[in-house]
Amino acid sequence: MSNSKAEEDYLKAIYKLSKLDPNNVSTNSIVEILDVKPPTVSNMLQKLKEKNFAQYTRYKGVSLTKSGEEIALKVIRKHRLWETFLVEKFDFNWDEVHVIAEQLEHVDSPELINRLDKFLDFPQFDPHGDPIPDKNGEIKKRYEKTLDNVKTSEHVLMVGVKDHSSDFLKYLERMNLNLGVKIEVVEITSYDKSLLIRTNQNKEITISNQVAKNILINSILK
Amino acid sequence: MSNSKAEEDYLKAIYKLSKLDPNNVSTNSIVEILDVKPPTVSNMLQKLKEKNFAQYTRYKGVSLTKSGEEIALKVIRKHRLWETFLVEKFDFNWDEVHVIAEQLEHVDSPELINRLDKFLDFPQFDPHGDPIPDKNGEIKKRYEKTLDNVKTSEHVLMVGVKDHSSDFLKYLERMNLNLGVKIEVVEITSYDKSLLIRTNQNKEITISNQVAKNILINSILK
DNA sequence: AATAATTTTTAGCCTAACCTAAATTTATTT
DNA sequence: AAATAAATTTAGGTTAGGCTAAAAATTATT
Repeated sequence: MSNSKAEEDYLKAIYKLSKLDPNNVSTNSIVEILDVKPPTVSNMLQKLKEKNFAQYTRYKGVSLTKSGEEIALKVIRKHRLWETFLVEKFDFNWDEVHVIAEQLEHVDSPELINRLDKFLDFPQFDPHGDPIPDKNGEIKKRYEKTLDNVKTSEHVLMVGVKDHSSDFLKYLERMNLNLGVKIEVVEITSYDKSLLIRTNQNKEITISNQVAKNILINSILK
Repeated sequence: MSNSKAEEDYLKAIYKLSKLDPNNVSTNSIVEILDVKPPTVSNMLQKLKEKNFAQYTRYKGVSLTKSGEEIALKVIRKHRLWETFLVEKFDFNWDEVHVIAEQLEHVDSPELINRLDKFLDFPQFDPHGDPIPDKNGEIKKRYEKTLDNVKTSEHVLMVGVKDHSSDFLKYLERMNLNLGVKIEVVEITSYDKSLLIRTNQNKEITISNQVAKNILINSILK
């Protein structure tokens, strides 16, 4: 039997929280992600435990079992493939696809996903730079450095975002900060840690430290 | 608010039954389509009535209101567009797409459907020859003649199927009977009304009356 | 170390969408 | 026109996945 939308949402949430802090996936942290009340989460955690998708002892937090993680990775794979599809084939903007992919990710048809993967020519990253798990659930580990950790005069490449909110993505779009853009950090304001940067379109712009914290970058070998 | 999967399934079922016989959509006929028990249907019909999606008086059958029909047509539009997409872009066979489209049809995003429609270049018919309702719910009325009503030596064009079961579709595929094939009725066996037909690939084959009844055709002007 | 605050769980309720068993209405035979 | 059969509805129950209010456990503060 296949899993319910609710189950899949919980497994995905636990997976993502585990990546941030493996030993501290609390009931409340799930509450915030899924926008439900604490008793609802407690309840579901019991069920996930019974189904052997999670390890869980009351008051002590939760973690995924191998089979729970497998399901989570399948859902994430579907989500990211659909997002890629929507941007590349249907010309959606990168801030519009999340909501739609949240629905498409629950469609259950392994063959559909194989064909989708092939249709997109087996993409490695989605429109936000997040790695797409392959058919076996293998997921590329990224070098996770953010723009706020770059020193003056360093040159880097924008490869992803941490904040996936529509507001943030729209802001980046307006600023012409898209994946693949080369960035040179010209100056860091000591007062508020805001950054003056120059992009490869030769534009100089100032961004807050808050924004820099949410931009994932790779160093460029010069 | 958007409608539940269950509601959409009932509205679609009632819509399809209405096309067969507008004054006789009974509880039991819905039972057969949706594979649920009679009390479940009775119950849902009450709810659809309360929501003004259906007209319904107990023991007397059901019909859709304008708004119920609108929803049904939207779901059918989505279903048929996704089927077209799966066959044309993902190379699925026409007998494989129904099950997947049953899930995709419930994804709620008008803009997604607009883009899908455009991506497919605004198709008028799905892979089984069924007409696709347009954005406004307008649906082409087809000339609904079946192959069992054709006289000897008449030439016709195969334009659709009535039976959408995987078994039937696979059978047609094996026989090379696809949409667009030209058919000449060579002989009709008086004993069992089976048909000897010649296709435009110059193949002569015999098909049962049962099969002929499920093949939709257009006359060809000679 | 005791108290207060926070987090989490338990207890008990709700709704959607299913079910079975029994009652009712309609349709069909005799 | 009764009697029987078939279709449909009502009554009452179940499960998944939510909720609120209250209790219990953990963590933080004095």
